[in-house]
Amino acid sequence: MMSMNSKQPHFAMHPTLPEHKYPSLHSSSEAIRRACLPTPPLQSNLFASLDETLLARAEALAAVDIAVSQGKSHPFKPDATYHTMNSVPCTSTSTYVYKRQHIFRAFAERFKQRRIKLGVTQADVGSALANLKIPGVGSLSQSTICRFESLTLSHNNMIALKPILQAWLEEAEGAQREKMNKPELFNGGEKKRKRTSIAAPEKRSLEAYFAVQPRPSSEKIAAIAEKLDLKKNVVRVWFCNQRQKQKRMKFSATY
DNA sequence: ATGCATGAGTA
DNA sequence: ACTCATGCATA
Repeated sequence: MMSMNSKQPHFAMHPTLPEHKYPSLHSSSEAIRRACLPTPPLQSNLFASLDETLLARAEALAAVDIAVSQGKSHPFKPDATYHTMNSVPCTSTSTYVYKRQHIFRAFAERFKQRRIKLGVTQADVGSALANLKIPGVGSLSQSTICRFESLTLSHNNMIALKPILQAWLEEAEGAQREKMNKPELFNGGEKKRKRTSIAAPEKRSLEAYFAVQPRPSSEKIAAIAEKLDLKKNVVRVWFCNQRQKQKRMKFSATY
């Protein structure tokens, strides 16, 4: 039996991304389905030739990027059908990633322009998302919307959020065009922790340690914490965050 | 816009 | 104990 699971006919382009982590990409919501389909032409001529087919193919290979970002070897074969913006055949993984980076940049820029045109803040967008009633999609913070627009999220995160934000954008523009009263698409909700601040000298020391050993052992962390007179947990978290940051910068700093 | 933090999922 | 997505507080 069940030689084939006859579940929902999926349009999901992201079989490599686990559903529990990216529910929206596996959602059967109409809004998301629409958002995953072809997009209106890009405003910037620079990106005019980048169509959604390429985006879909690029996104489908997210696993490659993950492997690359982790410094692992990967199965990606340079493919002549991928072209850079200068019509140069894609000959390497880095060229390919370069292209994909630009596709996201094009979308993020356009998203920001249109959001501002609607007169909506990043925080508003974040809280309005919950009102889209897309299964598995709740509200997001101003931070996350800001990071999306500035491309400072991980690749997987960009892939997951793009259809959601696109769905919101289309809803909001549609509502405005038809002068519909849908305040819930333009307004935010409400929102409290004490923030530790590491002084500059200590931070320099941490960076120096990080350069030598980005993954210090628990013992090493304890030693560093004592030397800098910081709590051990603060040091541990600092290293975690630093590793996350490095991973993102590896991509955005290369291009 | 970004630093430090939390929590879920993994290994 | 780590990674990853995400958020509060703050510069």
